[in-house]
Amino acid sequence: MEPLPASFFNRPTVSVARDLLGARLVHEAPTGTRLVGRIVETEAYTEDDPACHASHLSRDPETGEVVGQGRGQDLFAAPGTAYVYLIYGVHWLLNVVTEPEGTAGAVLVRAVEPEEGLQDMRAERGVDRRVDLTNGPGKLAEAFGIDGEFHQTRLTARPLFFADEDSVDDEQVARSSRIGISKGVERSWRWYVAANRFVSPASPSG
DNA sequence: TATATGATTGCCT
DNA sequence: GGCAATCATATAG
Repeated sequence: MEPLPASFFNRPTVSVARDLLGARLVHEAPTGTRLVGRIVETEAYTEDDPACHASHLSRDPETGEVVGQGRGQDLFAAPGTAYVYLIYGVHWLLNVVTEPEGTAGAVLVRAVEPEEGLQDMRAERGVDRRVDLTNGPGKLAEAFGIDGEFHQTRLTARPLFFADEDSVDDEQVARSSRIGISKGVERSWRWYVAANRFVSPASPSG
C-alpha cells in the first residue's frame, strides 16, 4: 500500500482516469483506522473542456500565465494535488490534478468499493448498507472524511493517497458521457467497471 | 450589486 | 418522479 507517485498523474487526464480504475483510495485517518476503497468509477476534466472549472480561464500567449479568477485556477497545480470543492453548497467532491504543472486537468473520483474501515465509513455516513457508503462522489468524500481541509494537499503521500494494487482489464471497462453536466456532454469521459454494484446509480445525460 | 446555477444527495409525494 | 438544501462562483445589469 504505497502511494502512487506524482509521475502517475503527470500524464494526459483521460489516461489517468482510465488507469485509476482498480487502484485504491486510502485514508489513514487520525483515529488510526485505515480507510480503503477500490476505485470503480472516474471522470476526466481538461483545460479545453467546456465542463471544466477552468473553462472560463485563459492564458497569456506570451507568458503562459493564467488569466481569470476563481477555483479553476487550482486545476493548474502540480500533478497529484488534491482539488476538493463544495457542490450545491452541500457535498464535497474529490479530484486529483493531472497533467504537468501549468496545464489544467483533473480526475473526479465518483465511486469506490469499500474494502477496509467500513465501520468508520458507516459512522461518517449514517447508513449501514455497504453499497450505500461510497457509490457516488459526495458519498465517498463523506465516508472517507474528506472535506475542504484537503484542498490543495498532496495526494502522493500519507495520510490521503492512491495505491495501485491491481488493474482492470479493458473488457471490464465501460465508458459513458459524464454525469450531471450540461456542457461537454458529447465527450465520453466517464469510466467505470462494468456490472460492478458499487458504481453510482446516476445515469449519464447524453 | 443582484440573480442564476451547479461534476449531488436524500427526502417527499 | 419532483424538489429542497445551501454556498461559491459565474454572469448579467
